[in-house]
Amino acid sequence: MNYTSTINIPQFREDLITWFEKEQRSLPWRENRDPYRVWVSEIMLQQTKVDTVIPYFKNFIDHFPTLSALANANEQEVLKAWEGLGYYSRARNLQTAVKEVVEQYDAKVPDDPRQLGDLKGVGPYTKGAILSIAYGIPEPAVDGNVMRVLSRILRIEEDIAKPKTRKTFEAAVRDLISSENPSAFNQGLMELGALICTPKSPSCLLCPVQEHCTAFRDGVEQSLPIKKKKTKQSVHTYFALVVEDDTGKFILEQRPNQGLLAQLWQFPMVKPVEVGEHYIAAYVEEKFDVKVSDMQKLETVKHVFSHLTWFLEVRYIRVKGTLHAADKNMVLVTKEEMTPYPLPVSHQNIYKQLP
DNA sequence: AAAGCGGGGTT
DNA sequence: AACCCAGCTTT
Repeated sequence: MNYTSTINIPQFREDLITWFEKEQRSLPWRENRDPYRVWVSEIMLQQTKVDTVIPYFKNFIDHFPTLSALANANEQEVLKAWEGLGYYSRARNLQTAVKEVVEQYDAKVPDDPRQLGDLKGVGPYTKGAILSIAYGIPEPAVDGNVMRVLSRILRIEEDIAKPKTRKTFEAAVRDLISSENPSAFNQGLMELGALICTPKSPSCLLCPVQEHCTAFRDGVEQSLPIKKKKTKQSVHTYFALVVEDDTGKFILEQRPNQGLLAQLWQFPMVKPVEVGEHYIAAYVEEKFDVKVSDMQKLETVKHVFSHLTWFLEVRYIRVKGTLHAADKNMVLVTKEEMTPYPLPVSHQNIYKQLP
């Protein structure tokens, strides 16, 4: 006995695929089945809405139209194309993996599940998505949408926050998937989750597979999927120092190459516990060997991440003399020269306040 | 198994 | 304010 033993599998496949072929949205990564384009789109779509991804995908493909173009690009340029999209390790991992494909697999995206899954940034979902969509191979591609849709259709009440639960859904997809059209089947499940079987108030009356849905039959679709709540997030306050000298140069610093916002650039940040409000000027004078001529408050920037919140108390500081890079991760640039530097959204919001 | 990792939208 | 999202990597 398993979750899929109670539904009419051939009918379910047909209903889902027929609906998908008719109702699917027209999206830039659906223009063809180029494995590279499928790959880029799937990485961008991780934890990210379709509407957000569309302009980034177009711009990215314009800049890096092929595997080789991306492999040969410099990392700064790649991060700049990812600026504002979030989860920046996706971009660095993608380029790492693309270089590997060019070198090890003669610039052809592998269709072998093990080779594909070993690439940096390609996990179980992305592997299955590329195999099924680009190569027509019947592999499961289980994401949040698929877990929501199938938890309702099959009334699976396991906690989808647990890593182990994904395997339950992969087993169900292996039972259900169409070997004739695995691409439309997998995309159909996801499209259904995006358009009909939504997290809140699903449109069950419009659902093409309503007659197969156990949760709808039992009237429990609103309480699925089961997901235990996450831990609360912490709050961090910093001073963000916008330091400008007489020649119109500002200090930017690059974040470490690991951790939050790795390798992105920012206005220097210091903890208030380390540098009290009254000591900001003295700190800047000592750190950069200059004299502060003026300091004013700009608007505090609040930025909410998935797991923590920043409050950036912004100080605009004019100094006499010429700034120099106090550390080797710092650069001196004019406002115009900041353009090539990838900034996180919080610091873009500081940039917008510059005089 | 749990935690870290962005940002935007919905309710 | 809480919850959601076309997840993966590191610990």
